Amino acid sequence: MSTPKSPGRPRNPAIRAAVLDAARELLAAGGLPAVTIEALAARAGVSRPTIYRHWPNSAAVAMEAFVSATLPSGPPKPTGAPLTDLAAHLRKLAQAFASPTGRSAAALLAASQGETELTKAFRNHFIMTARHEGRRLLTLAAAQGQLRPRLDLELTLDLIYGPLYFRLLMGHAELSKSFTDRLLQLALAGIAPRP
Amino acid sequence: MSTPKSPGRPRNPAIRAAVLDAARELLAAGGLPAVTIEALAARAGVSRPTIYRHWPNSAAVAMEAFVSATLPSGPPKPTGAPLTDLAAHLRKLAQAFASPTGRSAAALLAASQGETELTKAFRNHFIMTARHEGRRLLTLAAAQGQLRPRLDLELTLDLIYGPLYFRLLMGHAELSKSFTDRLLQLALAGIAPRP
Amino acid sequence: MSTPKSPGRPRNPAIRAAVLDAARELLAAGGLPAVTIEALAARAGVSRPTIYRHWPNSAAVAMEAFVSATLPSGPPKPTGAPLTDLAAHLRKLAQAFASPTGRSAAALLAASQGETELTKAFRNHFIMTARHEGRRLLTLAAAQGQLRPRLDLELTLDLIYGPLYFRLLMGHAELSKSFTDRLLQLALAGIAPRP
Amino acid sequence: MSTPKSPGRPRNPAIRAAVLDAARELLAAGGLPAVTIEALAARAGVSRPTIYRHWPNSAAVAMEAFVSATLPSGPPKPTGAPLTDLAAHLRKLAQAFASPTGRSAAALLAASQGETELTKAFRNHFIMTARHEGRRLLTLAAAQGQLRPRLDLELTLDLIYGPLYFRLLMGHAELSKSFTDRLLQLALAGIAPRP
DNA sequence: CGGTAAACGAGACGGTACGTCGTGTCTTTGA
DNA sequence: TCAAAGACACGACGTACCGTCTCGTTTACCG
Repeated sequence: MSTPKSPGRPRNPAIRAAVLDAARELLAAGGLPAVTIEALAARAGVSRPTIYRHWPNSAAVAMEAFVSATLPSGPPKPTGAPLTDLAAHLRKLAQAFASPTGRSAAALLAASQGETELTKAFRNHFIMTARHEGRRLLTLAAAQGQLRPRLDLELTLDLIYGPLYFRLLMGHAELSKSFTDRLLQLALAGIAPRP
Repeated sequence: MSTPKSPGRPRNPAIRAAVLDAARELLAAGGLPAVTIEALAARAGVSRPTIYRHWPNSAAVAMEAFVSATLPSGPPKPTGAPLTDLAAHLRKLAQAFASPTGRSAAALLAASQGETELTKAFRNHFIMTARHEGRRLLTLAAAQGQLRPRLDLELTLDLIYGPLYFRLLMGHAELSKSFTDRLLQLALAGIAPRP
Repeated sequence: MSTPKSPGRPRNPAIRAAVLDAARELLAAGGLPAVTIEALAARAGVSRPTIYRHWPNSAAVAMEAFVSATLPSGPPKPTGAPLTDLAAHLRKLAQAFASPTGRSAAALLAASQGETELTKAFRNHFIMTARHEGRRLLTLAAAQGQLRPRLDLELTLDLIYGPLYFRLLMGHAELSKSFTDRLLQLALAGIAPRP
Repeated sequence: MSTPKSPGRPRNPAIRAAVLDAARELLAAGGLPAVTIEALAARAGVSRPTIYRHWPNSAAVAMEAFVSATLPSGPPKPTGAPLTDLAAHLRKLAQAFASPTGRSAAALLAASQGETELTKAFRNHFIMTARHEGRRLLTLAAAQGQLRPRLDLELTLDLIYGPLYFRLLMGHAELSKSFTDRLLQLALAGIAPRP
């Protein structure tokens, strides 16, 4: 009823998987510019036109491959203290994005000029997944009175996540292990002197 | 002393200018992917080999063009209050990024995979120029007792610039006019409740 | 049996023809140096990569074009007298070489340095085709007792064709109409005095 | 009187020599296509414009280099029998042109399209030097009654030299040591049966 | 003996062509 | 109908030489 059972030979579901596997390997090896339709086809043992039948272009393949590759592990065990959990979350995030695959995420984001459906989907999956966890923990902390009242939550999230992504992408400064901890602490206390 | 005047026919300085002009136009029109050597040569009225004599690839041209396109105006008149000046500086930076050319800066940043000479040069020119002004103003503010003592200056700079670049690169939220003001205010006060 | 019908889209036979036509025109107009891949592509209305799919380089195209340009007409009607037929064959060959296209054959022959596949192919097609006819006629003449017995056939062929190609390549003397006749006559009689 | 002693710095004669040496090396190594102005300049330690000051193009350099490289040794000692001397002369010639440098002579000849001054000079020097020796010996033989009377000398020369150059350039058959001897013998006797 | 004229090295420059790579579309054959 | 294989037009790549040019420097001769 919903899918009226299209006639003819059905699509081989193994193809999607093979192409996405190839994309992940290529991403890890050579970053986004290495993910060409040509290379995907060769590595997946699939013809180029077949790939075009499944995705509109190579960026779409890369995005889908990336989405299904990052952050597969669940959140760490909550300790009950939201800000402690947030610190752990940030540490884990920094670690994940320090990987070569993580580096190419930036390229993917920036390379997708304009506001296509895919860009949005990717952003949702990729940034918002982490951001959602952060938002949950901040809301929890606010409820326990550990945050200033009437805080702009989105701005706060940017204040915390921004510097992290910034250092990762720019590489202008070391990303020491204590970085996220010190960052969170500074964000909490503020840079103005105590009155 | 100085440059010992290299032998041979001197380079025609008009060529650099013409190519960079062409690059700026192409950047504005079609973003980074439009900046091809072919298009540059055609638009600047210069042969392709000549462009390769001046830059190693199209990304290098785009970077240089972008660098010389942003922040062309000098710093605004100082008001004497460093934090006020900082707020103005951030507003201006955000405005530069909101331009169509600014959008392609994201692509440029992310496209430069790895630690090439160009990445570093671009980072120095493009990020560090702004960052240097920020550092100057923060140091001034600290001297006037408007900042918490013994602040980690680099971390503080990331706390302020990070969210700005983050929104630029991700595009998950507007770069509204009030954004930098609210950001600076939040960073100053911190997100923890006042004791 | 035969060709097992290769998979994939079949080659467009019109392309070969168009490129070879273009090559012949270019050969006639500007000689071998005019036969560039670029010019071929432009004149044949075909993309450059496509030409490379069919031939390894411009010399190969020129050779094939030349091969199919010379000796297009079949052998003249045999008169029954092999040596008379041979004289006619040589006259025709000399005439073909005297054409502007014929001039570039020299360049083609000499330009192919070393023993590449192409050199051999060209030699087979271009020289051996004529030589084969000569061999046929000489064998016939020998059978009729018009040649000295136990003649080294290959040496004899060189004795006849050599001077012809020599004048073509060197250009030190005219390829006059009577040249081949006088040449054949001299070869037959020998230069030593009759005993 | 003739040369009114031009003013300015005189040309450095060492340059001509250095460039011609370089040309000979390049000819031997890679044939005519290796003789580029660029390579000549690099190898001779001379600037490109300087080469253009001395020769109009690379072919001119190659020709001059080739001319001064071949057949430097004098003729072998005459035995008194002209036809024996001719056989020795042909053997030596075949040997000289079997060298890599000899191979490129063909390319040079064919590459020089049209009838420039240089082509003629080259032909004179290169072919006619050998041909002149052949003509001398044939004339001598004729005077001694060893040749048929009223022979077309130029045609006879082609009959002898043609097959030799032909095999050298085409390589369609072995160039055995006995080749020139058998060739001369066949030319003398003719291919027609003795009456 | 100092001025002038050419030779020379170095390298920039506009051209032209090279051979390659990747794209996205298409046309076959076979499953 | 899907999939494979491969042909094709297109566009850009980065490189190699070409022949010309503009410099600054060097080396002769000639007034």
